[in-house]
Amino acid sequence: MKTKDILLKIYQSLYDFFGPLNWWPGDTPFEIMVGAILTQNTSWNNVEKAINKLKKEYLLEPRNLYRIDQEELAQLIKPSGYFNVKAQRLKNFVTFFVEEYSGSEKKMFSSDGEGLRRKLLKVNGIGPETADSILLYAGEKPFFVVDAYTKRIFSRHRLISKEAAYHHIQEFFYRNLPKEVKLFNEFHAQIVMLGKTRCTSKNPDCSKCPIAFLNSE
DNA sequence: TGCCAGGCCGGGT
DNA sequence: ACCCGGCATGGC
Repeated sequence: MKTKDILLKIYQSLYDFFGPLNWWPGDTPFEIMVGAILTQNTSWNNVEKAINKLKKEYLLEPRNLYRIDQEELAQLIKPSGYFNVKAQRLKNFVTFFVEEYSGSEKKMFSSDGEGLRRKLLKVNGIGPETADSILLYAGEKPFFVVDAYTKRIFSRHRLISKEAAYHHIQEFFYRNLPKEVKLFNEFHAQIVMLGKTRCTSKNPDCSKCPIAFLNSE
């Protein structure tokens, strides 16, 4: 079986098992971008608490987040962990967003994706995964998001090497999948769902795993 | 009760 | 170009 067919089969199996996930959880592109920063190495459950606090204070509006004092912001996002670091990172991002694009998603995402990606990576606190999450889920641009689950699951099944860098893993998906926003969106969401719910110490029963067919190849 | 979660940076080799 | 320590809360 060819790698491309295996990947599509994995995707299809996950989709059949979990159903459509319709990511990213968030009402607006700006909320998605804030969430992408807050969820760095942190469970979504904790991030939601922080997001809800921000929402209550009307801080999911770029201008308001731009204005608020960083110390005050840090206190509000405490539940998401690394609150001092993340307050700084949110400030870095919102400053970029307001000063370069007047806080307009339309302006930001109207430019070409590759150029925008390079600019995002220059913002201190935005790395490859956060940048790609912003591009894909807030901007609907065809960038594949690689996370810890992706690396773990695909290296365990020997589709990529265990020590492959972010860029290499991403290239693996670009090489073997059509560059479609819908597919990239749903595929990554499905991978996260699989990683969260299957093949963990809490749920070691791999016989019911939707991609168990990989074990016999 | 410790371990881990949808990373990233800065300093050191 | 990699490698590592630091950052911090909440859930199990």
